[in-house]
Amino acid sequence: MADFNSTLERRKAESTLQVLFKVARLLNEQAIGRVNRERRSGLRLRPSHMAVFPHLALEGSRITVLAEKMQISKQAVAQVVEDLEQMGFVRRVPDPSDGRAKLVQFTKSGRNSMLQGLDLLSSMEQELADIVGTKRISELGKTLSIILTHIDDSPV
Amino acid sequence: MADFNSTLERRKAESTLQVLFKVARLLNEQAIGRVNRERRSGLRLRPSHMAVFPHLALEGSRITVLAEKMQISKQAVAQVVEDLEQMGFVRRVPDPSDGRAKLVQFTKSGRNSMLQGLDLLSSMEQELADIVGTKRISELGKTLSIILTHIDDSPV
DNA sequence: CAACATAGTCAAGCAAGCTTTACTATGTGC
DNA sequence: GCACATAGTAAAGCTTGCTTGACTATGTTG
Repeated sequence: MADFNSTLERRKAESTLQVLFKVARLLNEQAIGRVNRERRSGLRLRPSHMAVFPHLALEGSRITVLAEKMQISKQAVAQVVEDLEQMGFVRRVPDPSDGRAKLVQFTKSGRNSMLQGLDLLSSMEQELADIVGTKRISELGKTLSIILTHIDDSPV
Repeated sequence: MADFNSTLERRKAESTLQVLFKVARLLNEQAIGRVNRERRSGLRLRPSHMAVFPHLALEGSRITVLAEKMQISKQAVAQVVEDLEQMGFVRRVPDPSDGRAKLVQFTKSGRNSMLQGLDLLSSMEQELADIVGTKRISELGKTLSIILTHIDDSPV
């Protein structure tokens, strides 16, 4: 029994992946917490809202296109876009090239908030660099980027 | 506008944290997917189930204690423990030191599954090492561990 | 122009992972 | 022994983040 326990504890401590999961979760919670502390309007900005941003093209994107990119139904996208519109991040304008379609695009303040969000990530990153050193953070980023390019399509 | 876009794209690519979040999410999904492919019984093993394991003491733990450690209500813990019992991972035995209490403890097969799960993480880690090199993985682990010790209590 | 396809919306429903309220049974302090 | 605290259970309800089905309006094609 003690054997089992020591094996278990040792191996858990060893697992890079477990640490990776935990660190990512903690940092993610902190980032979301900070963002919502700064905005005190009606709706909170949730992970599902943030998931839209990376897919929003500059000129605006159709709901349908966002849905394809995000691999979820267009109805699900419509719901979060509705929230984002209420929060003032985006607006929906008619697509000139198709009377059925609308383009979801950043508002000016949405762009600014987006940049502020990136600023937040930058400053969190800087704080981490203060802890572990710039070199380690830059190596961390490199390693993760390499991993990402390999697992993005193919199974690990 | 092009200014905004290039700034945005450049900075997103730069953000170590964004890459960290994405890599962790993808790897986590793959791990859960693999685990559930291996077990074809009634209940699927979900993240909420896995969250219990790190807190399960060898001799067994009370629901109340698990709830404190996991920072959720004891009723929530009772629900996932109920599932884990049905899946055969744990059993509930009376606590000899308190007639009200029960101890949640691993079954033999639960311990084995746990070790298999750790094996899975090990092999995923090995596959990553094959991609980016053993050195990079070990440095990744070190960096993340340092970060973890600093953010576990204090805000980043 | 008829038939079909597509963009978006509306509404209902569902699984996951919780919380809250209420209760029973056992233990503890005065 | 009585009042109170604590371990666990039961049931309902909530939020998040989806899906599914049904519908309208517009576009496309033979």
